[in-house]
Formats: sequence, C-alpha cells, structure tokens
Amino acid sequence: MAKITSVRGFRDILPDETPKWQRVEEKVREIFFNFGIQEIRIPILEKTELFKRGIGEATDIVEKEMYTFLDRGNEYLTMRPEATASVIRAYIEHNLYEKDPVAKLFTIGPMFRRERPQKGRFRQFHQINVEFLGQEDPRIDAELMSMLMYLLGELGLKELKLEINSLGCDICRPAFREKVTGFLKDREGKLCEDCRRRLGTNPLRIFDCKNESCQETISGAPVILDFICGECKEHFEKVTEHLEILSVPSVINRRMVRGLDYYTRTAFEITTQALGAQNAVTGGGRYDGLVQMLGGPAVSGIGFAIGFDRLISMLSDADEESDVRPNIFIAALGDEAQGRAFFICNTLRRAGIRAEMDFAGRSLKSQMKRANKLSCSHTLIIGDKEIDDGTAQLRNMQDGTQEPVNIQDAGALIQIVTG
RNA sequence: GUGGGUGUAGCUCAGUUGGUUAGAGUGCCUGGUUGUGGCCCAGGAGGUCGAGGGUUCGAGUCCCUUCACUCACCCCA
Repeated sequence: MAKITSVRGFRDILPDETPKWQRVEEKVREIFFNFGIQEIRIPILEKTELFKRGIGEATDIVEKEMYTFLDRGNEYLTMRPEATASVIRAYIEHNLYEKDPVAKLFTIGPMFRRERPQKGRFRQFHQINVEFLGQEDPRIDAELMSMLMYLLGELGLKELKLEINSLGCDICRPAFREKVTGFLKDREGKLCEDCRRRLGTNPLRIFDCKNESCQETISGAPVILDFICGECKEHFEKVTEHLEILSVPSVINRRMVRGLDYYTRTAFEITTQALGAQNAVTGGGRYDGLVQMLGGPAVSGIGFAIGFDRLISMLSDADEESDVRPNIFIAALGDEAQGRAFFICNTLRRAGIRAEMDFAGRSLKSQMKRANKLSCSHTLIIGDKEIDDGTAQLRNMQDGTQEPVNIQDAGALIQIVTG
C-alpha cells in the first residue's frame, strides 16, 4: 500500500520537539497572567465575510491565500488566516464590552494561509495572539510592546530589533495616500511590475518593495510621519516617550507599512537575523476602527501576533533541561513476575510516579538497557526469587546500589523512589 | 504564481569514466553472564536508490517527464 503523506505545508510536530512548544507556552501563559491578559479560544472556521471585511478585500491574504470553500449549507467558510478578526468577532458577538469596557485577551493556535512553503513559512502555522481592547492611551501601546520584548527576552531570544512607525488614522491617511500616489504616478516608469500594480491597489506597500530601482524612487517620496495629523503625531510621540521610560530599545522605521488594512497609528514589527528571509517574529499594531467595521461599538484596539513556529526555530536545543522527576522501570522475569509488575506499575502511576515496564518478556539485560535509555532513576527487579520471599530488588540507576523492598508495601517503595 | 537546489536504510550521508550481491556512521533487535544498564566487541533485521518512461548487453549513475522536499522572489507571523 502506498503511504499517505501530510498535506503540503502542513507538518507534524514530533515528540522530540513538543517539550519545547510546551515550555514556551507555559512561560507565555505565566507572563500573560501577570499582565492581566485572559485566554480566549476561538474557532478555526469562520464565515468568509469576516476576513473580507476585517483584513481587507485588496490584501494578499484575502485575495489569494485563504482556504475558502463552499460548505454543504451553501455558505462560504474560511479557515482563519489570522486571529484578530475572530477575537473581535467574539468580543462583539458576546457583548464583552458591556461587561467590561477594557479587555485584554490572548489566544494560541494554528492559522492557515495557502502560500508557497519555505523556511519559517508553512501553510498551517501557529500564532500567539494578544489583543488589548478599549484603551486608546499611547501608554498602552508602549506597555504592549514592552511586554512583548520582555517576553521574547525571557524565552532566550537575542538580538531582536523592534521597529515602529505610525500609519496615521482615517483622517490623515487618505490625504497622504493621495500624495504618494501622485508622486509615484509621475515616476511610474521606474517602478517594477508589481509596484505598478500596487499603485492602483495599495500604494503604501511600495515602501516595502525590495527592488532597488523602486527603493531609489520611493526614497524621495513623502513619508507618512511627516503627514500625520496633530493627534496622531502626539500619540506617536507619547508612544516613543513611554518606550524610553520602560527602557525598551526601538528604532523608527519611517517606511514600514503593514499588509493588513485595519492597522491605524502605531505599527510595529520585531525582526531577527536568525530566521533567514522570513525574519519577522512578531508584527502588530493599533486598529482603532476595526471593532466598528465589524459591527461593534467604537472601541479602539491594539494587538500583535508572534510567529510561534519561527520563535521555536530560534530556540537552541541545548537549553532544554531534561526532566528530573522520579522515574522507575519495572523489570520482570517470568509470567508471574510480569503479572505482579503490571499491578505495581499501574499503582505507582496512580500515586504520581512515572513508571514503565516491558511486556515482551525480554531478558533482564535488555530490560535494563531500556531502563537506561528511558533515563530512569530506579529499576525495580522482580523474578521468581522475589516472588518467593515477597521482596524485589530496587536498583538506583545513578550509583548502581541495590536494596530489597517489600513488594506488598507500595508506600515504602514510593518513599524510596521519591527520595 | 515564478526561479534555483536536492531526492540512496528509521536518521545523517558515501557511492569513481555506466559494470556483477548498493555501502558507512548512527538508531533498532540479539548475543558476549543461569538474573543486572551506560563503555567495548560480535552478529542480525532494515533499501521498489522519490515515481514513470527512454538510451544501453548492462542505469543509483546518462536523457526526458512527473512528484515531493528545500531555499529565494512575492507576502507575512
């Protein structure tokens, strides 16, 4: 029979790697708890309309990357390409703002985008997502980024670069957009094919183009920071000011724009050299109009998404500490001893001790080898001799010492093992 | 969607100008002790050489097609 493989861009995370994921998740939860961020769990499938309206029809994500299908109920559904829209949808749907105008939420889970896979990019990938809703104060922006840098630092990441920019608001961005479009229209011939297309769809993205000629052209273009309105300007200044107060190093990247339409004012990105071409570990920003756009009240918001897979790939394998909890292997010789071992093994597990045994009737030597491989702290040896006198040999695998223990007395055994 | 690279044992990889039975290391199993792990030694299992077609007396090796993986563009986390 031919093997069935996983779907392209969808991968298995094998037992060797899962402890790393668990450790990161544990740390993340701990830090979020201290910052008062609560978990929300949202569905993987949403109505397609949610993302069209939330992320923007003209974005690459919606235009060509979503897993969208017609459900049997004749309704278009989409596997979520990001979490923010869903979190906001839930926030509105359950009237969470009536209960508490301020909400700090996180969610962790898989996202789906049908892109060509490469290093740090999968079709199913995982994000750690945080949304702060109902607070417009620039100190919130600073706090959010500060926490993020702290979190990544705690996880052991080094040489992170926090880049920030302001994208303006509904009032000042359209005017700026026109300015840029006008400027570039005059120089259209110097732009690459993609950028000429962007000129009509999303001209601000041209700032991100890596093509040299485009960069040269755009270098003379107006920059959004020079055009944002007074309020946006003040907001941005306060953000940088409070980042400094918290000693969070950041650089202003006047050309950074983001690929999702909902961002307003503060936009940021954290990059690292360690990831290859897909160098963004985290991206985020403010989205003051999104809640309303999705049918909710006028509530402002800011959030970010950490690329979980990318984060994991940056963590060295070396700093993974091995589990030192007590761990016993029960080596049994003969049918009767095996029966005995079966009972003891399961009793120990219920008493909170990790216990393993072998059912294949292997030689003692082979069972010892297995105990060693599983890095067991102890091995309990039960054979005919032990059945006869009601004791078993308990071997300490570190120093090789052995002592007899009463196999009827599980309590005494547990005591020795847990030391 | 576009371009480059790579497909040989569970894993990491050798394999010469095309030549007989395709190798190594590691992992796995067994033995070296009648009931004792790590180190060492010996043996064993494990491969449709990604798939399909072609050239040839003969293909892992050359050619074509295709698929997968991978890196980059694009875009993003």
